[in-house]
Amino acid sequence: MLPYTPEQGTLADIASHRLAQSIVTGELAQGQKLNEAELAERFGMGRGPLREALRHLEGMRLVKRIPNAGARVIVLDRKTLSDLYAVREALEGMACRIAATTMTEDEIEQLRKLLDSHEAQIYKQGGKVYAQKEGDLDFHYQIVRGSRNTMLMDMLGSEQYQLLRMCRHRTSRNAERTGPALQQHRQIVEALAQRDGELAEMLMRRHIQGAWQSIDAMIAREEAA
Amino acid sequence: MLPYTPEQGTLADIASHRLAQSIVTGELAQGQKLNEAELAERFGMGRGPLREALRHLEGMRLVKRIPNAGARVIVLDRKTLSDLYAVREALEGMACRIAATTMTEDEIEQLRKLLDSHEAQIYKQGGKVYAQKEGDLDFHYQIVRGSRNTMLMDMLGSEQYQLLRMCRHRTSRNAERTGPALQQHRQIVEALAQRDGELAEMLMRRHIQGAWQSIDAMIAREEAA
DNA sequence: TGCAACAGAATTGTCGACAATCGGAGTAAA
DNA sequence: TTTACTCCGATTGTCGACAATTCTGTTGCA
Repeated sequence: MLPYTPEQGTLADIASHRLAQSIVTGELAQGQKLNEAELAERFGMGRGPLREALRHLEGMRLVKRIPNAGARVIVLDRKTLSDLYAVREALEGMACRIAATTMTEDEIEQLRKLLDSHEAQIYKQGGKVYAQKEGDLDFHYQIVRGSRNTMLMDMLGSEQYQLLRMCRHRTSRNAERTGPALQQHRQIVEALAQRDGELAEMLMRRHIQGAWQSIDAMIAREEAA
Repeated sequence: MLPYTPEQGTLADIASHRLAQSIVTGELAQGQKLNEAELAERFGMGRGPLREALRHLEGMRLVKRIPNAGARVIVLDRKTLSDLYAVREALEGMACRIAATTMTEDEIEQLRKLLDSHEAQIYKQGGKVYAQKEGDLDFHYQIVRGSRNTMLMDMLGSEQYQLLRMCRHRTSRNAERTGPALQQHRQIVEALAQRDGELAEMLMRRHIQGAWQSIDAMIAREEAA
């Protein structure tokens, strides 16, 4: 599905992948201290590879390292998420604009089919939306890939994708937005089909703004309680 | 000036900084193989910290690592640069839009002064534009900082900034664009002063598009020869 | 009681040595 | 001459131990 397979490479890569997974799913709590020796033993490796993994995760912004004081899982507070969504709006908007001229007809047709399957899924199992949520990431990533911009693909695929999943995992209960989201996806695909990059960018940016407002409201509700 | 001070932290940080410097200035040629043992000895440290530094640089996209085959300096070909400028256009455009509402009057006034000093420098020493080029980065970074978006600041400040400098170093001879660039900077500042985020974003995006066209044309000329 | 200095423990940073893997020179067979 | 194989040197990957730093709990003093 998405770029990260179980990783068969070096131990550092394996550790990096497993840690990312643990952080995204919340198995490692936000702000939690990451003890090198303990993690190394849990993963059955020395501290060397683990330290390299931590450096990598630092680059992915999943952990924050302070010299001589260790690494901690980042804290996804309101401000950080707000910043993240602004960046996503800019990058995915650009990806959409480019994709409108670089995607093939086939790829656009595949997007339509992807949305069809999402729709079927929503009608079938009203409540269980997690699959759609992961599918939503698929939709977005397909467009990014369509832009043929390697840097965008790296940024949105490998780095921010993890932060996004982390956020999703935390807010996976509120499913109310799946309806409008699907409709917005449809509009975006049509703009792509018409090769209207400017419109496609605008629609994508609004779509992401909407997602942020929905999440922001939810955080506000949580903070009130 | 910009976030990178000579680094007094761990050896890995020092190595990372020195390597980044060497890569950006071209002292280490593009595509060159980076030998761990050799570099470690040159920097007077063990291979451990150096490996961590390489992981970090990999995250910065300054080197490309292949498991069991070492790390090489990235190659800034036309496609990579094109991708980079698209990303910059999106991110700096967004930064500009946000900054229009978040920058203080003082900060905007300081931008004006910065441009005044650039102008003076251009008139004084017609040819030597390098200082202005670094100053140009200052201008852009001041706006990004004005957006108060930490993620944008990190991305544009620490990561892409290096790639940009690398590109600048390669194309530092063509000075023709400093005139129009200054004027565009002025327009952007006025849009910021009027708190017109939409206009500011558009102007910044055009400004970066213009820079890319200029550089692209230059590369084409080089490739012809 | 509050604060500051001070061990001691725990954790991070660093190094050197060993194991695993890759690239290339050389050789032999088709 | 070309192709494939083999072995060897070089390079990367990994580990365990040691040094340096930070954190913590305690003690002593005001």
